Formats: sequence, structure tokens, C-alpha cells
Amino acid sequence: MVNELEKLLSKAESECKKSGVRLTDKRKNGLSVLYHHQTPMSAYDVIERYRETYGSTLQAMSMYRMLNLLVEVGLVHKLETTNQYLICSHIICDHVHAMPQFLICDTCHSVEEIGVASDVLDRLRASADDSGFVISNQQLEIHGRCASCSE
Amino acid sequence: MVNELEKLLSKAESECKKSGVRLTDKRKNGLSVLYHHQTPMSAYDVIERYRETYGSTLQAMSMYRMLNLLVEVGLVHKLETTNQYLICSHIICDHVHAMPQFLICDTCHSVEEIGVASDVLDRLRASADDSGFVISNQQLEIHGRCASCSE
DNA sequence: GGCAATAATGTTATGATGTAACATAAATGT
DNA sequence: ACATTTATGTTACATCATAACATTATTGCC
Repeated sequence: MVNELEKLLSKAESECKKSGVRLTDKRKNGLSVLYHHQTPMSAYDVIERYRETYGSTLQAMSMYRMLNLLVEVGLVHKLETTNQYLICSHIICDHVHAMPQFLICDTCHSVEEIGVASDVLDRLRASADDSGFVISNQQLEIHGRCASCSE
Repeated sequence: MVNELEKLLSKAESECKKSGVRLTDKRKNGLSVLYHHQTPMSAYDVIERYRETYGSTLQAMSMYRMLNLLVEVGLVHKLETTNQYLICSHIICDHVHAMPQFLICDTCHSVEEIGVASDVLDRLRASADDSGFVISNQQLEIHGRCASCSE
């Protein structure tokens, strides 16, 4: 079996191509940092981890630029409720992705990414529609306690 | 008909009593500022408006303390996706409040507060439960375009 | 290859959001 | 009246994020 990270980077390559941007070494490294970290990271966390791993210090501006780009391309998610970034856990799969939903454990800070169940989404759209409100493509961030923390 | 703000403040009074905190003049004034503003405000927005209205300058620390307390008591909501505060639009009603859901217009920044439809909530809990995840009491923040902005 | 156009990154400064820690003042209960 | 609790003041700082402009790298085209 091929190294998962390589697979991820190769998928990243094609996603970047699709969006007409380059997957530079720095961006690859940034992705790797997020890939190897098991919980979401703040931009400054990524800067620090990047420096430890690759020996080069990125300015905050550069990091935010990189992260925002990776989010736009769809390789990385940003949790708006915690100001943190995490790699998309479904980069490698081939199916079309539903609206992402994050189960964020407020105890251990782990995050599970699932797709919003289609019936939930339908209901949400319907209830928003009662107000004439059009839901944009976005994500749901649900806080609580993960399985092991709620034992 | 009684002034709506007065009604709100009287309800606020009883909510504070319930929680064992005092509804001081500063807190009343803070609530009034939020009440008179039609869109959500950052803490610093409230500080500025407070100063304009009441002629006294609160430090950031004081304002955050006040706002956090009003959120705890249930008189004010905080939008975690935008770091803004808004008065609970259902303070005055007497029924038990469902989990709040905010329809946040990314164009005009207006916010409509509704209750999460109970079937949506049930489905959300069920899908989270598949992972053994327990949803805490919280709120949904849905971004998109309001009726008038999507015409 | 030369060279213009575009994309990416560097650099500096600053704005925006939020809290820790400790001091003082005001209200409350007995 | 006075001890306790609650609220507020004050200072300093941590954290999150971007504007504006300069430089470097890559690409497309002749």
C-alpha cells in the first residue's frame, strides 16, 4: 500500500491544478504539518510546528495566506468557532463531498468530520426557507463530548 | 402598551435574580445598547456605542465580563462564527426556548434568530450519536443570504 | 532564450479580539 | 458595623488576522 501522505499530496496536486494554483513546497509542508497533527491547529500552532519540522520560520501573514488558499482549494477546513485549521479528512476519497459537519469535543479537542446527513440538510434548508433565507455552502460545527470523553 | 425596552429590562431583572446576579446599571445600559442596535456587535462596538450613549468609557475587560455574564444568564447570544453579540430576541416571551439557530446574512449582516426545528435537532443528535458523540447545549449558526439580499 | 505577465512569498506595521492577575468599590447578610 | 460576596477598575499582555508594499519565482508567448 502506498504511503497515505503521498496519496494525499498527489490528490492535493490535482486539486490545486483544478483551481489553477500551484502546490508549492511550502504548501506541501503546511499540508504535511496539518496531516501529522491529530487535532485542529491555530495558524500560530502551524507556524511553530512548521519551524520545528522544516527549520524555517514563516511570518503570520504568509501562514494565513497559505491556510486561506488551502481552505479555498478544499484541502483544509477552518473551524470558525475556534479559529483553527485541520486537514480535510476526505481528501483522498473520490465521491462528491456533502456539506461537512464537525463534531468538536470540548474536552479533548478532537474533531470528527462527517457529512451532514441529507435529511438534516433538507430540513435545515426548509426551515431557513420559511424566512426566505438561502443557506450558502458552508459547514456545521457541533460542540459537545466525544465518545471516550463522555464515558 | 408598555415600552418594550422596559418590559425587556424587567424580564432581565427576573432572569438575573434567578441566576443570583445583579442587574446593575452598567449591565442595563449594555443591554440597552444591544437592544437598540439592529445587527450584532463586537465587544468593541458595544464599548464605543456605550461611550457615545452614556458618556463613560468601559475597558475591554469590563465589557467582556459584562457580555459573558449576560450570555450566561441567557439575555444575550454570542455568535461564535463572527465574534459578535446580540440581544436574545426571545427574552420577553414566556415559553421555554429551543436551541437557538441564527440565520446570518453575509451580505447585510442582519441576523434572524429562530429555534432549531425539533426534527432537525433529533436528526442531528442521532447522527452524532452514531459516533458516540454527545451534543452539548449550544446553537447553530447558519450563513447565507437573507430574503431581501437574495432577491 | 528573452521578456512580460502572473503567482507566490517576504517584510513591516498594525488592527482586532480576548484574558490573566491583582486592586478597589459597592451591595448584602447577620 | 463589619465580614463576605459581587461587581468593577486597571494594567499588561496573549492571541488572531490583515493592509500595504517589495521582492522573487514561474509561466506563457514570441
